[in-house]
Amino acid sequence: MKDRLRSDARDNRDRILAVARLAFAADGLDVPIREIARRAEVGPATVYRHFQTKEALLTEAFAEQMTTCSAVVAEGLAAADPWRGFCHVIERLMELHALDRGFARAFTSALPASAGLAADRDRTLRLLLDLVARAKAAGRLRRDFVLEDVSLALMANEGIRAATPELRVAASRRFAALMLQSFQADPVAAPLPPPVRLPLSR
Amino acid sequence: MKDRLRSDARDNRDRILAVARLAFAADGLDVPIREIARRAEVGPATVYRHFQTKEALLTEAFAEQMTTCSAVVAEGLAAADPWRGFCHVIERLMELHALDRGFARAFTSALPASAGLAADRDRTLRLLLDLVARAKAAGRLRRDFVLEDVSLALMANEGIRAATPELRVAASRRFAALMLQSFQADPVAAPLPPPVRLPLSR
DNA sequence: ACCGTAACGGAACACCCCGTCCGTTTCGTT
DNA sequence: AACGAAACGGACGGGGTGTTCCGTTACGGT
Repeated sequence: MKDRLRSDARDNRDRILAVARLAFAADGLDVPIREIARRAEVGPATVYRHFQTKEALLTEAFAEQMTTCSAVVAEGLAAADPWRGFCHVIERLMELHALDRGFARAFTSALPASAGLAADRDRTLRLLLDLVARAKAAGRLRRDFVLEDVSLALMANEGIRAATPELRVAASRRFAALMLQSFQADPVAAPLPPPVRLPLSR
Repeated sequence: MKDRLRSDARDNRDRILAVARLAFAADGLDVPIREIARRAEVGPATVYRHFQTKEALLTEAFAEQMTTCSAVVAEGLAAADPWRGFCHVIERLMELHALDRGFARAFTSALPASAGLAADRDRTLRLLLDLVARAKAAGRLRRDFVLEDVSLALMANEGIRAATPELRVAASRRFAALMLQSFQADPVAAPLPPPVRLPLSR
């Protein structure tokens, strides 16, 4: 069985995915399929031919980000100092989520989202368990910390809205620093990234 | 000019407001006007007769919650210990917002929301400035804390979703405790409310 | 160059939303 | 009891979304 698509079909598929990634990142999950089709210069039916449902499109569009997430966790695990590794993971994950609203939403939602994404996410989070245990053992991470606190922090991070992506990332950066402060076992006050003027928009 | 409504009109108006409060609290701001009309056993036109726009309905529906917010801040200001007062404000505000998704959204949004609500919110937050200053002076609140951090925390709190309101409140409680940890000037690790199993729904 | 078929895209379906018009009902005053 | 005005609500037009149908286009192997 040759699973090669016709050249134009593959082109379209790639273009749709690229456009979808951009659109979902910038505008969130509820960008209409129609709009994506428009930007990809394709009819709506073509999108549905390549992705039977909107959810399938989401899953594929976010696959890349999903692997980035596990890469981030891998980096954290590889760090010599487990606490620094943990901080790295939190900071990078939050930045990633701040840069891609759609992915952030997909990552923290389980209900209608794809089973595939949820499974990947759970696998990634479970990898974190090791790092968490080591950071606790090193006496840097509070003992009553649980993995769900990561989900909590990521969901909370998702609540941060701002006029521009740049502002959102800046606010998210400060927020991550705050969360890390609160996760410390024997807290030491550390300087924070600069505050962000929040026009509270969108 | 007598501004008394006909008895049935006043009844309907009250019923619509009551239903709207419940609906917005449970399901967020984008409950269709029609749905509210349905639950109030009223035609859509009747809702529009009493509230020219959806935003007007929102403003009136949330007036109560808005005053509760200032009351909470007033309580905080009245506390003997400014840090404890500050904690009280944060905890109560977050609980309130967790109990009423719609209000939480309205409170942290400025753009399309009513000018009235935004003004009330800003007034309330500005009241907090005094408490913040005193808590800093008492050496309990970190010096680099800014008022925007309250908005940041409230927005983040809004990101917390859960299967049931009870779970949401529980998660929010833990989140508030975490944020307060990070706001301390000379942090002392304090026990946290219990973690919440997050099925990550809705 | 030819032609079968894979792939396309506009139109259409079913559903939901908003806000308004207008014929009908109900209040409350005489 | 009776009647004018206030208030009601079903139905309508305009718009948007996810998804599918089907007549048309264009690839690519011969």
